[in-house]
Amino acid sequence: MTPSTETSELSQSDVDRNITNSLRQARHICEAHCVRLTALREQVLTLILRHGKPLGAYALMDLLEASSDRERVAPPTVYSALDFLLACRLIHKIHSLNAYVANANPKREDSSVILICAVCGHAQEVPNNTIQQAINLSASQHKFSVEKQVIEISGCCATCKQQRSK
Amino acid sequence: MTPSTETSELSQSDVDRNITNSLRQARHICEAHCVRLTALREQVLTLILRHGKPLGAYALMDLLEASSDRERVAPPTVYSALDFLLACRLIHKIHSLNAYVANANPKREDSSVILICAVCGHAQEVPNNTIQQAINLSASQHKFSVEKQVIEISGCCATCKQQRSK
DNA sequence: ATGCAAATGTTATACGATAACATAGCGATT
DNA sequence: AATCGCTATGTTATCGTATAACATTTGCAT
Repeated sequence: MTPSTETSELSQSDVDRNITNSLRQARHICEAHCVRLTALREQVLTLILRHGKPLGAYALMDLLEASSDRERVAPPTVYSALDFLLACRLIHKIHSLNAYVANANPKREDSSVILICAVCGHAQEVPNNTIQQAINLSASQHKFSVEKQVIEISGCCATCKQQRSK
Repeated sequence: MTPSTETSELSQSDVDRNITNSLRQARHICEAHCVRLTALREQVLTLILRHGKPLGAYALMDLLEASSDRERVAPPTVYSALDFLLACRLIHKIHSLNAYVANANPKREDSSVILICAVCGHAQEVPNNTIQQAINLSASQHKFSVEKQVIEISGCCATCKQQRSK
């Protein structure tokens, strides 16, 4: 039993509380937008939140089968839930991994910059104001209108660097 | 100096000359690194250069079959060539499209920022000094060591915006 | 010529995603 | 409450992307 395998000093109860808060926020957002956070969608979101690391669609199908007392769902079912969560900005897709993570801050409008640790697999969203400005500048210099952006940085996180040097 | 960087104003002979130059440079790079730009690898690179837009692995297989007088190759064959070209930095993978484009400047060390036009499909590499600085700053603030980065901006390019407004 | 290492080819399969259509569940109106 | 219509979920099939495991061929150094 490892007290804290990664991501610093969060206890299990902290993690649980964060998940609870995220779920509550998700329900509020859906209510406010008059869309329904159904059982399936909430189960999918919960699994992604609990997993804490980027999760592929098929791994998610495995977890769904294992966790809920539900029959194994087919790909379109899980993809429809993922599409919904993406549309509500409750999750992000990480293209370089073909996997999905929870949006740490679904109410913020701006798009995300994600740091992916190649060692522990953890993915962390970071504020991107400066990066965003630099991108907007570069785009405008090329008379390019930005619609979407994918910014995924992989490397080694602080915690894993510490672990290594021990 | 080329007449213009705009794709639309490049004549076919300009394009051919650029491809020839890119191939020559690729041969030099491989020679310098003591790796072999074999027939298959050069054919794959040529097709990617000629296509001009991001090209998926299976589309590449189709083109290979059509262009060379070679039997259709199986996926691992084309992926091994792509892996080689990626390792030599002669091409980039665009994760948001699952497709591959030529590296406009294989000798430059820094990683690329790519503007992808959703209308015409053209993908353009742009210099990323400022963006790079912003990312390095953000990463160092989180004590994160950057190894790779994926920066893909999609939207509408200058040429397509002009076309539209006509 | 021989032997090694790298490149390519072969077969099979895993993972990722969607099209097309069927059924089930919910909510508003009568 | 019964009906209607919309949304969500489920079903089946298939396509696209990628790799594992292994066989064969090729090029090069000795």
